[in-house]
Amino acid sequence: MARPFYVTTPIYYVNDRPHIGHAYSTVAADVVSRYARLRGRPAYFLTGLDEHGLKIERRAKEEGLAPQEFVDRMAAPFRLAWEELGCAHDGFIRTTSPQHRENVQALWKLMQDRGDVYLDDYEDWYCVGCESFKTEKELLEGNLCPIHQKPVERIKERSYFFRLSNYTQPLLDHYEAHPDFVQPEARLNEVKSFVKEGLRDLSISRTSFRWGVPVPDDPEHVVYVWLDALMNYVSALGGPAQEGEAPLYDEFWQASETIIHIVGKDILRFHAIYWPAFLMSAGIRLPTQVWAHGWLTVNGEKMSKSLGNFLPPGPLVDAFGADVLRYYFMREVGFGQDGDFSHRNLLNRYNGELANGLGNLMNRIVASIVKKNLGGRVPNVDLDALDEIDQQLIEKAKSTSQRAGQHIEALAFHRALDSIWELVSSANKYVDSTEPWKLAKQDDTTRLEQVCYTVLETLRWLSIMLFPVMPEKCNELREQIGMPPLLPTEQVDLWPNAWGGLRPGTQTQTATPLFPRFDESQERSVLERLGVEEAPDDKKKAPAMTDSAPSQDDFIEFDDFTKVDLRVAVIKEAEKVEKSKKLLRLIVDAGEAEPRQILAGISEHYAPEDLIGRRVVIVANLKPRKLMGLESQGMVLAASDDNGLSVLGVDRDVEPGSSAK
RNA sequence: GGCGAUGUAGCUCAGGUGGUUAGAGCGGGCGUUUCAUACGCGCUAGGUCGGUGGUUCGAGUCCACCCAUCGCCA
Repeated sequence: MARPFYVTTPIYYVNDRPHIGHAYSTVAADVVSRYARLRGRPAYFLTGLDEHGLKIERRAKEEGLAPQEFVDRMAAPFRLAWEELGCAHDGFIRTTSPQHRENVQALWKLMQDRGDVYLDDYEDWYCVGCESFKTEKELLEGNLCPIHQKPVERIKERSYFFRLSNYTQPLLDHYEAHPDFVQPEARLNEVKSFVKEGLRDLSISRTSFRWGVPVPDDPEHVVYVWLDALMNYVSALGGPAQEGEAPLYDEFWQASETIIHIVGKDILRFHAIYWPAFLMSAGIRLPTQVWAHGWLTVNGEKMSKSLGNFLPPGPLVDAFGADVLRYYFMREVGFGQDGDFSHRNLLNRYNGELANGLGNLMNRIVASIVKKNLGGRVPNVDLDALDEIDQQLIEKAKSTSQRAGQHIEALAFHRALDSIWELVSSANKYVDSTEPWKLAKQDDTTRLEQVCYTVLETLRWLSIMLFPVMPEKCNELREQIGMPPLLPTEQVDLWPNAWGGLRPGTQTQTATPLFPRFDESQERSVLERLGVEEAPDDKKKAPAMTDSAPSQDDFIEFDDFTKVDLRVAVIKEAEKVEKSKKLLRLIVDAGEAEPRQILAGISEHYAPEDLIGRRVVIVANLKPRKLMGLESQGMVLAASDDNGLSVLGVDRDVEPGSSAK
């Protein structure tokens, strides 16, 4: 009973550089595949790159490179990113590989043999960014693509079509028979309602560019990028082009028990509708599940090039370590929901859960109690003679193991970690109530050994349950409790279920703490290094830089406006805040008994001495807030555009403290 | 506009088939321990469960309408 397990990430478009959105998908796939391996299942984890398309062809030209040269260059950062993140993929598919191209053509022929491919004329608006046609009513005013906000092009071409319309009912039947085919459930509803509207035949070839897979027997045409891209999941294993000589294809596709495509919600349609339709037509089995996860914002803002908050994973790995970042990804947001990547939350979870929770649990028992009182050896205890409180912790471990496993199988990583941390917490409580340090003083060695053993064994269980998420840290933990690194083996289920796997007598190791705490100054310096300024207030939304004309929905009531106490103030002192790029510390006279201290993020645009004596407009009733350790009692208004930032003032010397309305 | 979802403590969220004082984590407050990474543990949030009206002996949990937010609509 081998139960092969196959998981894929999307193939990322090489036009981008890797960012945390990519990293999030890839880590999730790595975690489930590591889990499957721990359970003794043969597993295959595929990621890769989408390297074809008009956009690539054009970018390469702009860079003065041949397309292949361009994609080769762009591929390297992805490989590096996954290595840095500990994502142990088995396959890395590139759509420019011969094996892939052969399989795309094989798929084409299979669909053609089925009679699902025909030639016809096609004319419509085309967005290069999307690589897809747009209907008239989708477009924004001025014929702009609704996604890219760029002009679309009118393209008329002869094109091959796929009889997608024939698959409306078969797809609906499939969703009905496999209600788990699309996850989360809400997404399945979207897919179903889309299909129920009736499917139109799909244009599956282009003649407008060359950079792609040629259509068999008609090289004027290039295969539609999505047909090309989707086939990666099969071609990477050998696919029908190598039928009979592709053991991976036999095992992980044709005979696989589980095939999960992890995708972003934006590409769900292609995976949940087109892809299964193509496969049905070609007579190839379907994947078992398409899992659409949500999007990550960055510190509350949508990640985009124009906002300059495009977050690559590399610097985060350098700052926190791969396992910590992986943990954060899996812990912070429910898989399937949108979430936020916030440096602040990462630090809070790190200190609160990893350092204080798990790290400290290990440290207090291994580096202190066991080391000082048991000579650093795993004690040998009679497991049948334990106290009730020990049994309770053991029961907790067992229920945790079961629940965490179920949650990971459902890709509910956050719930798995949530229940695992309940066990961490129970173990800390257990140490508190058994008070092993007192047992040591009382020379109650038998009881002391029982308590230590129970905690050490709990740590051993944790080292397995957390392994899929934090493989490196778990092996470090195992080393400290005298266990060898975890080596998943096919047909051997390593998931913890039997108590007592420690090796009595083994020497424990006390290295550095697993997760050393960040104190306040370390937090500041990490954030500084990563270029993160803590927000001056709780409002996450920064004003948009452009196109910020208020729309109908953005009106506020007059009363809302009057809540803001705007006043004129004179700047008396100004100096740079040490260690901050952006902040200036201002002392202003706002017509009050005491001058105010205000921190303003304008250092990159104003020299301190130029500001002294200027009248500015401040928000006087903003809740005071600490920035870089200094309290800011208000906010200076400034306007910004592409050329920088300009502080708002008044055009005569109005009395300080005058209110602005 | 059509279809679907969501709206629960300061924040992030749990709350099958309706039933005693509505929960967790984080943050805040108070206390306590000293084995530990100034860490752990205990206590503490008086929240009109978006609003209104209904069904019911009884609704966060069912129904209707309304409001807000979000997703999908080739």
